[in-house]
Amino acid sequence: MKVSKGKGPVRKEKKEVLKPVVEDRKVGKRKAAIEADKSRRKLAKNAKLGKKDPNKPKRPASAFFVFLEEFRTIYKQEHPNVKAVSAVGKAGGEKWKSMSHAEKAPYESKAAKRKSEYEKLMKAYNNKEEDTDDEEEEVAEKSKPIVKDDEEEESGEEDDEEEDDDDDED
DNA sequence: TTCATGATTGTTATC
DNA sequence: GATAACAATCATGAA
Repeated sequence: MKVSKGKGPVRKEKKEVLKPVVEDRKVGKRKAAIEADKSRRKLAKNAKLGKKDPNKPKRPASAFFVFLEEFRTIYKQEHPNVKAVSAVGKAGGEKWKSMSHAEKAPYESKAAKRKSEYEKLMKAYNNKEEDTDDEEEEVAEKSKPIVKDDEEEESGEEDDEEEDDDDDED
């Protein structure tokens, strides 16, 4: 099931703005991409605030991000004065590009592991969502004979699940 | 005090 | 298939 979780309308709006961005990225015009990224993040955050899904599993780190985690600590040691995350990202990106496939392999396998975990979590998450949906439907059904006609519209937008933040990886 | 920003690449989700 | 969105990080500045 493809659910447009809040992204739908937002994305459409952004699509026009961001369309050239990816091209720019391909061509190498980072600046344009960065500027567009800004607005993206803004909107993304707004979307988050508008409809936050605390239960939704976070995306797994890609191989590059796994590498970056490690790279950051090394970079910090080598450059204790450099605190800008942008510098680390830049350096990490350059290094990543210079690495051979063999060097990337361990990070890729780690990323794959995280990915499979993510898929598991997503399955559970989706099941939960369906459950919630069912429950809501049931509630709605039950409410039907009770509710005459006026209040039929807005029945039961209750989230019975409080967030149990529990995404701890080992 | 709270929140956005910057910089990177890869992957997922959506259309 | 194309493209938008997001994943981590954290000092810093702005509101």
